Amino acid sequence: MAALPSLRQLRYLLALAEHLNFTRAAEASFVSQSTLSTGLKELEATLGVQLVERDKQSVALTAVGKEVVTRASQVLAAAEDLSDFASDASRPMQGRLRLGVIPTIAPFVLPTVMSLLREKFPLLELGLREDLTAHLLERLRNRQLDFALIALPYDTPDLRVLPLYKDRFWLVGREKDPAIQGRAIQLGSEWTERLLLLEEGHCLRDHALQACQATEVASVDGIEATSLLTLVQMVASGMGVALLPEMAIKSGVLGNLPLKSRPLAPPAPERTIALVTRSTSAHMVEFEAIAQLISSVHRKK
Amino acid sequence: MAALPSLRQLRYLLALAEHLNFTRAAEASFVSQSTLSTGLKELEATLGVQLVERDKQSVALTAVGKEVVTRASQVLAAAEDLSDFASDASRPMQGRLRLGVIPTIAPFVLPTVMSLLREKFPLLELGLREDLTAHLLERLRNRQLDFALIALPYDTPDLRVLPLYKDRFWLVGREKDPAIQGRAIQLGSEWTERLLLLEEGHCLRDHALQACQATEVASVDGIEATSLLTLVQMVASGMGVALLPEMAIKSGVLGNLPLKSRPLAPPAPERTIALVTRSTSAHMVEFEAIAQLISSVHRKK
DNA sequence: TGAATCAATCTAAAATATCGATAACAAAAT
DNA sequence: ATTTTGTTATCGATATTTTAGATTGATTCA
Repeated sequence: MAALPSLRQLRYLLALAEHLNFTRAAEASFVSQSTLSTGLKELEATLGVQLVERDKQSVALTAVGKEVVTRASQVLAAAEDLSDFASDASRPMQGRLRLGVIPTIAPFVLPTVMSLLREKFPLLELGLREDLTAHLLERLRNRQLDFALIALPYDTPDLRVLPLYKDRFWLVGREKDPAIQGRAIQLGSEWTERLLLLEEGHCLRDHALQACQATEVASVDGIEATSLLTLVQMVASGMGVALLPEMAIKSGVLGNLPLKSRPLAPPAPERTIALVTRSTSAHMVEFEAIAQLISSVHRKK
Repeated sequence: MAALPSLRQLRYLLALAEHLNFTRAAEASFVSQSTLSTGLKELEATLGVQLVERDKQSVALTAVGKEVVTRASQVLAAAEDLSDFASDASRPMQGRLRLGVIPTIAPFVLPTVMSLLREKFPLLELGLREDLTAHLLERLRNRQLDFALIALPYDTPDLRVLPLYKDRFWLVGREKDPAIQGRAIQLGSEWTERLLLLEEGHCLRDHALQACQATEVASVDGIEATSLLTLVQMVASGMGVALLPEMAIKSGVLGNLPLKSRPLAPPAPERTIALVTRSTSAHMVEFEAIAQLISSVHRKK
């Protein structure tokens, strides 16, 4: 069998793939250019394939090289996770962890959860990041985040997903809006046509569309909200109705505006709140503990 | 950040985990005992955790050590897949690959598929193994197999599963058996009670039970068949009826015995034939090609 | 007590990685 | 044309890491 490449060589390859320039890749790896150059040559020799095209001026990866790059980053991530796991193992629930949360969950869940976490695990320092699901998951894969709190359904290949609980959608409109009367709202064109949405990229937008069994909605004047708060304001000013997650309404996002909210008739559309991490994450203990805590906060409400 | 362990050190750890003896682990790794000993000490130093208990006479892994072992084998498997991929990339559809097939598929699919494969890819050498699903999947994970042809539903976490086609179950009984008359058979106690099964371990057994919405069947005198052929013989000798996959019947497994087979009424119970591999496998090109070929053979029949 | 087994350690050697300097080459600037 | 700039490959010297073999020390077993 062919000899294995060394992790160092794989790192050189990743650096080169990023910079596409031997000199700068070497700087980024804190070695000399000659070191990186020979290291890469050695890697190609052990693998028996050309990974880099250095023909003309520019450096480019071959097709095989690109695949090897993705595989190399997986190998390195797993190795780093192993190392992190080991150094974490002796003292769990300590140290710095980075949690990402999507904007349509963060304001309703984080306040309680964070203070409880600080109380239960005082040695745990949680860095927070609020961003769209796609960005969070990318950072998760890059090891720039440890966990992410997102809403399903969402395509999450090769990540560890732990569903926590369901969050139903409620219809929100002005108090006198005829669409909002009655105990449980039926799907119907009299309000789905006036549905206001968050701007592109928010998973809440897609979930709301899915709930209406539509892929597109004639947006009022093409205006879309950039946050749940703006969305509520738009409803209040009579531009239409909106589907809001139950957790937002229960948290009083409607304030004392002249708005009314009603649950939808079964099958009530819903999203599933879930905690996600890399499947090789070093922090499974913390992952389970935080998931546990978020679930328990929800049950108590 | 802590330094990464080297792949060599991780291999030493795996060898030690297997042999639980430094001397023998060193032999298996083709290095001296001192090398393995210092290598392991170095690994513990870089990880900052004790992995091995050498207190008394015996060697044992710590709890952390065990987890590190599983992670290490994942890292190494990914690295080996990377290396295999690279050496395979320049010349796909060549060389030695190992395919596992379950006994209730092999005799009906392999003859045609193998001869076609030999014809289309003469440089591909396929080693075969016939075994129960559980054993095949274990070997897949150990890298002792490259692909496995199995029947779903089956729990296959962290494997790449490519469903190929459905295979319906037919009821087989003696020609004059009242249960076997009529065009499409209904589920009913008059024959589910006399259902003959393969012995424990065969997925076909579980699928048949599932089809009858039962978890157990009063087996006739506790006798169970060890292969489809014995199962057919048992039916022929009047011990009961059996559910056989369509592919077996179409292949003439009933021979010229005085037996009759009938499809079941919708929703007809079925299994799904699928090709499986490690998700990091180096042989995705071959995987797709073989899957393609097996599917096309089925369509032509 | 003495032999046997086993892991740790020490030392010298072999193998490997690294660096700095330089070569070789192409493009851009003069 | 010639020089300058920016690039990667290569060479030789040095530093680091890995390894094997011999030895030690501890433990078990007869």
